[in-house]
Amino acid sequence: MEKNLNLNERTLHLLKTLVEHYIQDGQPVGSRVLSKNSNIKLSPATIRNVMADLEELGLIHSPHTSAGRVPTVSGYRLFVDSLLTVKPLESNQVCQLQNELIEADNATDIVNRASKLLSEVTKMAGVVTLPRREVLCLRHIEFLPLSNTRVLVIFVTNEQEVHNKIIHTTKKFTEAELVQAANYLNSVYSGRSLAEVRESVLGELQQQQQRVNQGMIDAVNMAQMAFEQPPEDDYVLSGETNLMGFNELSDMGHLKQLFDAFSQKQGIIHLLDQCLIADGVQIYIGEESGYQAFDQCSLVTSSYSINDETVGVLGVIGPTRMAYEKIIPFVDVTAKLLGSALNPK
Amino acid sequence: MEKNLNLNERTLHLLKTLVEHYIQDGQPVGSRVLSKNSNIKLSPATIRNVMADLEELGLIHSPHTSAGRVPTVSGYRLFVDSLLTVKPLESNQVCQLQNELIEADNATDIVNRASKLLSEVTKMAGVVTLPRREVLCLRHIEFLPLSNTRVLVIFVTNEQEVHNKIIHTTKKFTEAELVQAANYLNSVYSGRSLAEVRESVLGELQQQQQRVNQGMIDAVNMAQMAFEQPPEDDYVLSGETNLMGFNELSDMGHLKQLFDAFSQKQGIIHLLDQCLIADGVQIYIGEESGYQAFDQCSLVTSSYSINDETVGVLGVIGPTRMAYEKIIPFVDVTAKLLGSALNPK
DNA sequence: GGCTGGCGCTTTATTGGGTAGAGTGCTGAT
DNA sequence: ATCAGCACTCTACCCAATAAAGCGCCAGCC
Repeated sequence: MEKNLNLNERTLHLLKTLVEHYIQDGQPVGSRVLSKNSNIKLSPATIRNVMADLEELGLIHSPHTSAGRVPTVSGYRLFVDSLLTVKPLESNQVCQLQNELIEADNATDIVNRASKLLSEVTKMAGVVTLPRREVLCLRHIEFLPLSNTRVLVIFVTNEQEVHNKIIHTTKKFTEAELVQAANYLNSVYSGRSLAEVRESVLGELQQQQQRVNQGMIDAVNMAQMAFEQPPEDDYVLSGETNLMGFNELSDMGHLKQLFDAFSQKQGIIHLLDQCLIADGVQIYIGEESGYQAFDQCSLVTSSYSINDETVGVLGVIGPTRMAYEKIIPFVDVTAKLLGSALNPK
Repeated sequence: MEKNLNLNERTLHLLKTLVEHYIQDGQPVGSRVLSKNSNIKLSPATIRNVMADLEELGLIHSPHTSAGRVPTVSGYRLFVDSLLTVKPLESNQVCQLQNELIEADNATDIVNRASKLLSEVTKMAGVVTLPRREVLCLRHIEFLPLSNTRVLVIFVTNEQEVHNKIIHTTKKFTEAELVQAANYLNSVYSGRSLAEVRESVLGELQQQQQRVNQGMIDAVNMAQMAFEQPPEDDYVLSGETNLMGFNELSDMGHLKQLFDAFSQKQGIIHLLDQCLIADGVQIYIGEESGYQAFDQCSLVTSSYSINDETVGVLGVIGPTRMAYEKIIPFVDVTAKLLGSALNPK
């Protein structure tokens, strides 16, 4: 942003066309090509001077003496921040996307489709984190006895998300006792948040002179065990294999690192979490992500929201040399469409 | 098997050491090396004659005139079928595996661990299909109303496997009606197979002069919708990225095909399904699998059983040049351990 | 008849030199 | 400031030469 002011119009224009050219055909861009293609009438020699300046500023870089120039990370950054001319999607394309998403009825199905869309449209990798509500509301809970002291807990949150977990109780419960416990919880806690159950201390109730029997205490205890750890974060990745087609990612070592990161998950989750806070489209270019595995990649992300509550992040992963001007609006729109598709009818 | 008889002891011994050598260091094996390393005292010249015979039979093959020999698929096949000296696992290793599997309590968790074990021990890719019972017994069913005519069905099969599905009903049910429907189903069908519910025709009951009211009909209809399609097959894959380390799989095109196959899933499922019928360890070497993506790979699999009912397949995927003598017993043991770990206590 | 040593042949991998092409940096003129 | 021109540098490609590996074949030996 500050550097921007130090550079005159012409220099920026040249940087822009250079980056555009490089993105198009992946070859280092020389002064001759630039002289012919930038609208400005300048001889290659003059352009070489300008390029030398740009190199000094660390915006472009020469692989070797007799090669053209290639944008550096800072070059790309300046490009996407201030020079980019975004190409908005056509409206019929938007409709197409929307239809694709709306056809699914199940939340995970919608997310899967979104991820697949991201990868198929961009020919790169698509990623979507599962929507995660701040407050999970209990809709319904159920206990089923297994062998000995093991109990299968099934609970539904936010209208239609089904979770299940096996807990180990201290004593053996009969089926009837478990039904009663579930009834109690459903009557008292249905519609309230899991956090409330987790934090509810039965002692309080007693202080309030309410009748509390052992059954209720057991019920709440079991629920607390079931709700103990919030469902872990996860994401859906599609089209990873598309990344194997790019020759900037053809180094097997790097590629292995990248795919390892994909299956480890936590690293990616952490990276995506950073995008949760920010509004709108976020971009990580190359090393900017801070993860070595992504050194050769860029990540274009956007958070998505259900009813103005930001619940997840989605994005596209590809080589640094990608068509930002198309990817950015596409990610933006997809995030919005996903949000509304997930909105319970 | 038949060819086996045409070849004398010595020739087979040479083939065996050749394959062993090639598996060890991946270089074409020449007559000199073989002369020094096979226990038989023979000059390189003689060995060259034998090798020529083996080549004529299509068991080995020379990449070019002045290179050593490499086993062909048939060569590998003969090797694993009749020549292999299997190295059984040490008992403490078995215990270690067992402990690792037993620590999990949840079925999917066990399967995940098994897959991870397969990949970590072998440094290749591990795969396990989810256990699939022939007969799914209904343990418990529950309906929750969603908006309009949408109903969330939750049902538990085989003691502790939770499924859920959203169905669309023809009319709108109240919560009470749904509870009643569930009660009816739980009382009548609990412990019986899903197939029985699917096939049950209420008309029959009527013929038997039993009292059938609309509620029961609705209940059975809804259950039928929920059980309509059996849960789709799936598998858990681990350590795919290990495959990127082998230089026989270093061709990006091939690798992409392979990973594409991994994410398409159906191809792999189909291949693994073939192993379900067979007992014991099954091996597909290179093209034998019939899937182009696996041309450069071998697949060592075994089905696994719960209480003598074969419910799934597990295996290891790696380059054709793999240490079969270790992998085969390992897959065998893991399959047995997985079966017993999944056996409900 | 089976085994072996030896010889010539073929093929690959590696090396070094030579050349063409691309693109730069610099300089001096306008 | 801009530009034309020139010398320089670096890569990519091709070619030839060499060394090494390993085979096939043959003639002789037990």
